[in-house]
Formats: sequence, C-alpha cells, structure tokens
Amino acid sequence: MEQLPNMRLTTQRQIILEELGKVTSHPTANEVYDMVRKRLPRIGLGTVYRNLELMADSGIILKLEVGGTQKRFDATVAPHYHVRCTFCGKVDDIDIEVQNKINQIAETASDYMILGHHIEFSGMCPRCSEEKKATSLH
Amino acid sequence: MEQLPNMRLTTQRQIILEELGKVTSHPTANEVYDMVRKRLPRIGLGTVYRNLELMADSGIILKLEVGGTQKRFDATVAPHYHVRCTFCGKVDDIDIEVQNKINQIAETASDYMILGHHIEFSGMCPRCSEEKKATSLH
DNA sequence: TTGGTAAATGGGATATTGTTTCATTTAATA
DNA sequence: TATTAAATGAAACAATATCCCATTTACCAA
Repeated sequence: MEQLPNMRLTTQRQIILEELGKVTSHPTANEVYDMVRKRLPRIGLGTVYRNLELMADSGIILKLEVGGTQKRFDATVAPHYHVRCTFCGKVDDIDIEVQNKINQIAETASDYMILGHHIEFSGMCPRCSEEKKATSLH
Repeated sequence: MEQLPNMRLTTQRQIILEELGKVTSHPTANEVYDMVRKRLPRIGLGTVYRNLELMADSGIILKLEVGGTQKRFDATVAPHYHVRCTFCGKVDDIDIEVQNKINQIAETASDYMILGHHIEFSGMCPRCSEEKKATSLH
C-alpha cells in the first residue's frame, strides 16, 4: 500500500482500501464499515473513520463532500466529476473532460488563491426514472 | 414573502428570511439560529431547520451542500458558484459565467437525467493567506 | 370580528454522523 | 526476539439534524 512515512501497514487499512477499491458507488463511512465488517467482524467504526480520513489526507483515496450530510469516499483519485441523484442520493461518476481552465478564471474573479474545483451534477438516476414512470401510470 | 400555497406567513419565517438576506456569508443552520435568536429569543432550533428546508424546497432560498459536514444557506437564488477555504471553511461567491452547456455534455456522458450542476472551488481565503505568510516569517 | 381549524411552533427527546479517549494490541526495527 | 510507538477496539462524547406532541397562531368563512 502506498503510504506516508510512519504509516503502518495494518490488516485493517489493507482491507478498508481493498473493499473501497471493489466498488464504484462512492460509499459513506458507514457503508465501508459494513463492507469491511464482513471480513473483520470486530473492527471499530472509529478505525474506519480514522483510516478513511488518513488515506484521504495522504492522497491514497478521495474524500467527497457532496450533497447530503455524509462524507463519501472514492478509490479513484484522478480528478473527475460526479452526479448525485436528487431522489435517492446515489452518487456516480461523470466521465467528461476536466475543465482546467476555469480555475484561472475563478482566480481572476476572486481574492482567493484557487487550488482546484469540483463539479457536482444533480439529476435523476435511471432507477428513479423508472420508478417515477411506473408510478405516474395509474 | 413569496410562498407556496398553504404556507403561512409566520413571524419566525419572516425573520429567518430577513436575517439570511442580511449576510453574504452562507451561514449554517446553527449560525442562522444564532442570528435569529437575537430578535426571537424563544425560537426553537427545529423551527429554524424546518423553515430553512421548507424555503429551500420552494425555491425562496438556496441550500448549499458543499464541503464540510454542514448544510449552508444562501438568500441569493440565482445560479452562481462558490469557493470554500480549505483551511478555515469560509464560503464565498465566485462571480463567473455559469457554464450552462456542460449539463448537455454530462447528460450525453451518463444515463442520468441531468437537472443542474454546481461548481465548488477550493482555495485559500485572503485571511488564511495572511496568517500563513505571518507564520512562515519566523 | 369572531370562532373553527389546520398549520406551525417550542422544547425536549431522539436519531444520525463523526470524533475522542485510553487501555490493550501489534507492526516495524534494532 | 525485545522494544516501542503507532494503531486498534470499545465506549463515551460531540456535533448536526430530525421527530414528536401539546400548545399556539394564522387564515378563512360566516
């Protein structure tokens, strides 16, 4: 596992990273906890939070603070955008070109030092679209 | 106050909206609660949350679910972007042109029905820049 | 202008999400 | 393999948000 100096390679960390890598669903900390607990039933929720934060800080994974109240995590660290279903809260990737130039534009328009950006689309996922169609039929 | 049918014009609602309109700082629900309590000391926190959500749902105000764990609210409903200071959490407006065309691009690239988007820049606010400069001097 | 009525409130309980503490365990390494 | 600091598990705690329900209040019809 890629890591920072003084960061030990524990079983817990390995398995958290492995499980996160298996899914594309941008799980919350609690969802990761559930996934990991199937393999390490005695792991603590604190350990999961601690490690997700640590790995996000060191750039091994991505922390998403998107719509909804919960943080979500993503094993794909390359810059990319997301879409969030307004109805069920599901988060998926949006595979379009990253708009690097808007950082410059934003920097000019503000007194912040701009370090990056994230685009979050909102929409309706296929599943919710289906359900809505079904409901409106009667 | 602009409102939905069956939505009563209560003192609490008016004052919440007035206080939110006074600031450009995108306050959290708790910050709004503090502001409003100066004029209505007996208002409940639940009332503040309830009304902010209600007003956001009806489009009177904007609910921001940006970085950080808390929801933030904005009296300006016209589409615009935000920047969040990675160091202190402050949120400000970024006054650049809204990229309407990327909704189409995103819709083509996914199986969601795209309804909108929001861009959140991350950066360092002037205040934190100053502080960092001061710290690194000795 | 009042009286009826459903919406809204206050305040506390509860739920949800995330963080901290500390005694114990464990990975790294000398 | 003994040492030691980092990491863990478990539970307490903190922060944020929602719910419940008896009481109050805005609105409307007469």
